[in-house]
Amino acid sequence: MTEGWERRLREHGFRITPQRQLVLEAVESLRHGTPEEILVEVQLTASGVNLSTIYRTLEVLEEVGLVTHAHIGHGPPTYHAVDEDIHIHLVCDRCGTVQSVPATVATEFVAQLEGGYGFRTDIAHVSVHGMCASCKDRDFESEADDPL
Amino acid sequence: MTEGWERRLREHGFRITPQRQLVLEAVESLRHGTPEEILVEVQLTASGVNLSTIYRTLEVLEEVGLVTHAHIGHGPPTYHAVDEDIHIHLVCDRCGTVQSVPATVATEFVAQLEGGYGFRTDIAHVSVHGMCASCKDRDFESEADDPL
DNA sequence: TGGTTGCTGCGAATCATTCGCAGCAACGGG
DNA sequence: CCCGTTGCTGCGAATGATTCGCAGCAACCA
Ligand SMILES: [Mn+2]
Ligand SMILES: [Mn+2]
Ligand SMILES: [Zn+2]
Ligand SMILES: [Zn+2]
Repeated sequence: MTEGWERRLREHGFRITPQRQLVLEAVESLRHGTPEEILVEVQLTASGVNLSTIYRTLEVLEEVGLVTHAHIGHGPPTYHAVDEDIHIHLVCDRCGTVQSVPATVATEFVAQLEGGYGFRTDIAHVSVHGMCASCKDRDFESEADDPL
Repeated sequence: MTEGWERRLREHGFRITPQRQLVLEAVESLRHGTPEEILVEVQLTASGVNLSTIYRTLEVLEEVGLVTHAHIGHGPPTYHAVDEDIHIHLVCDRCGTVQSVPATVATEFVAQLEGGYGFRTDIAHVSVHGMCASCKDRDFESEADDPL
């Protein structure tokens, strides 16, 4: 459990509740979790918790800096604890696989956007889309096979 | 109107319809358009066209390579004609402004992902999120002002 | 310990997108 | 040019994710 989570909430004027503790624990134990997945995890301990509470709680936890979210593919966002290693998701639009790579691969890119446009990039917020290595290979094969 | 759009559709086994022509024209004249916005534009000419047709048509036009889409912020995707200059959207998560920058700023980053992971990045598919220059400045000010 | 007021559960509303289906129309063959 | 096949379309309903409104409960402070 993240050290000082109660203080963090209180400092921002929020109350400490069992629901908030459970949601934070769930985000930390699942390492990537959508609101629905977090609900299921929370309900293992407290079956009465409602999905709308999950949404509201994640919003609060994000506001006080205890969790962040990232967008992988189209579906719902996935939540992470802030203490995790920051990583970028590479999403293959062909086969749907998701690969995590260290955020440091983008250091130069981030610096360029900061230098050129004064833009402070949150590189992990959205995924990078494209085609993975194996789909690329499969593409070459079929091109070679195709007459014309 | 994109040259050869009819051939493009026929080559993939699709029929030529007024709706498809109108949607393509709408995407080209609006330069960024959500399905709803495209509907409105199309209905200026043909008021009977239905939203579900817009969705189905965009899917087809994308499949044959006449349009692409990008995700800006959370809402619905925005469609572009393929002949447009490729640009990246920088979205400020603080104030919501969207700035377009040439995709070439990412050349090195894209090369790094290709070299290191064999991943072929479609850099314009999703936006880069973060904080714009003016929001950054405003942040510094308030920090300076704040007693504590 | 009690009052204030923030939080929660619940059900309904909203928003974007997708589906099912019956009728229409594009287009290739005759 | 005309017909039959079958892809496309409009329409209304279904779906999935997220948000709202509200009444009752509970965290917290005095
Ligand atoms: Mn987001
Ligand atoms: Mn997309
Ligand atoms: Zn792939
Ligand atoms: Zn901004």
